[in-house]
Amino acid sequence: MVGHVFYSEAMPSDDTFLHRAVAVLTAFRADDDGLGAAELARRSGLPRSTAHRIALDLVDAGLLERQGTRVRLGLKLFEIGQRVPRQRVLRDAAVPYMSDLREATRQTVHLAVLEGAEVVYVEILGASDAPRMPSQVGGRLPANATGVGKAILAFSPPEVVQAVLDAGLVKVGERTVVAPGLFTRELAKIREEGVAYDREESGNGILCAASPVLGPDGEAIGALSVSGWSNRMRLAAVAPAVHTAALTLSRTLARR
Amino acid sequence: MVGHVFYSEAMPSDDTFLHRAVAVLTAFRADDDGLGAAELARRSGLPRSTAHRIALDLVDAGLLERQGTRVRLGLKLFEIGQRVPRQRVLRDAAVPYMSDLREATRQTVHLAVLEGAEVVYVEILGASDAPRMPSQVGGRLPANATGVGKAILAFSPPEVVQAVLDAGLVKVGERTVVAPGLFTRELAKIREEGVAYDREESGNGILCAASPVLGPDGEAIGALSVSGWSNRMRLAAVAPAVHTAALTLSRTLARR
DNA sequence: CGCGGCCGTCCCGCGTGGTGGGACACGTCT
DNA sequence: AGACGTGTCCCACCACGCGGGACGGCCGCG
Repeated sequence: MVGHVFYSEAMPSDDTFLHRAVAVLTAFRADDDGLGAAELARRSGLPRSTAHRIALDLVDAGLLERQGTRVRLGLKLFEIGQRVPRQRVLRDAAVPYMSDLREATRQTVHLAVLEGAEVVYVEILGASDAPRMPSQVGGRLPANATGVGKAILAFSPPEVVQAVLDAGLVKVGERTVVAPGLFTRELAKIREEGVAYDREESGNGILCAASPVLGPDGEAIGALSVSGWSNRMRLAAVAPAVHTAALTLSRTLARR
Repeated sequence: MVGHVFYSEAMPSDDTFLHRAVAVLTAFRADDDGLGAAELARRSGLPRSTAHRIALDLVDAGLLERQGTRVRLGLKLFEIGQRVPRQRVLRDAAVPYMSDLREATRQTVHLAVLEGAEVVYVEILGASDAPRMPSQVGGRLPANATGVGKAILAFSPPEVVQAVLDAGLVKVGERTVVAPGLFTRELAKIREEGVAYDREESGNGILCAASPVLGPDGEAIGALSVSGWSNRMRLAAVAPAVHTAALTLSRTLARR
């Protein structure tokens, strides 16, 4: 008899067909338009031949589109992505309030959810004179380095927070908080106030006030934030607005 | 010698692994949150066992999320969907102009692209007193029954238009144009004016004026539209605004 | 001009992993 | 209790994915 196979602790075994296909899909960055077979193989870590064949399979399945010899993400992926419930129900309910928030504060408004140790931006309403921010719709940023991330974590179960701490607090900017003790204490304060602040922790010259969108059980399902130039925006002025909008949104969602 | 295999006209052969996986992914509708294995099998037309295993594979690949015994579309699909170039470059460039268009007309503004014989909505900015419309971001509607669809088709190669005619003009509302001759004549008029109209053809009581977003080669890559209640909006008043915005957007995109 | 490097594409024998009918447990309604 | 729908798992069979390698085309460089 051969020895036991060790199913020890979620061995990735990332060599199934689907994992490879997803590796090809995620090889595309936000700003590149068409990739060749070789580039695909390089980014996905797959053999040339395999990457090429999988790309053709994905084209056949309608997930990728051919443009000459290159290949790019297909519109079907956008369609499917818009049906994802985690973002759709939240976004649809939030957009009107986000719009009001932008009009009242004249600043950029963000809506994000937590995924692992990072936040994923679901919607962004930009202000006319907004600074260049690192956030993008559908993009990720470390939760500990953003206002929305801290707002969500402050109202998340301990396991979730612990997972973020275990993953390590990522340093994004000069002032990003990376000390676990300091970070945990900040979360406690956010839990009392209902508002999280980001004072140039994710980008130079950018301030941000965020507040969690709470589900019926009191746990955060996302967060709203307002951010802008540090010399043109007073946190004390926008914080109550964000807090109010988040509370109203939470109540709206609870009403089904 | 065995007989020739006929590769006649794209034999679907939709029983490859990826086709099945995509069938599972597309089994999800816009408004349902979590599906069970049996429901998945029913909608995708796959055997129970197979649908269940593929769903688990998709969960393992991170494309689907488990919630108890049910399964739903995962956030990763949203992230990937936001990177699709066909919508991203167009949307990013269009949003500011769409915002101005809404402010100037106080009506709902649409941005869509063509896919086969249907339009896919890329972005929608709703007005405060907007009627309920059949359009959804990421949703599809027959191209011949919408203002944006007609605007795009009027500036598309003949093969594309022919494909739509061959597929058959779908009747959505009472007044949808389904006669091929009449439709072709309407496209010619749109080509002259630069603006397409939808007078209650896609929904009762709803008017719409649309104009194409043109690429450097003069072909439409999408369309903008303004729509609202037939008794509160004058087409003659909004048409020039839509036309202007579309021309400006086209020029912006051409400037790289 | 010849060369070498990089690219897209395809072939084909090997063997792994997908296949799906069926079995089983569980919950619910009649 | 019985009938039904459901989620989950098993397992022998064999199709299909695998990837090293080959081929031709394209470029830039010496």
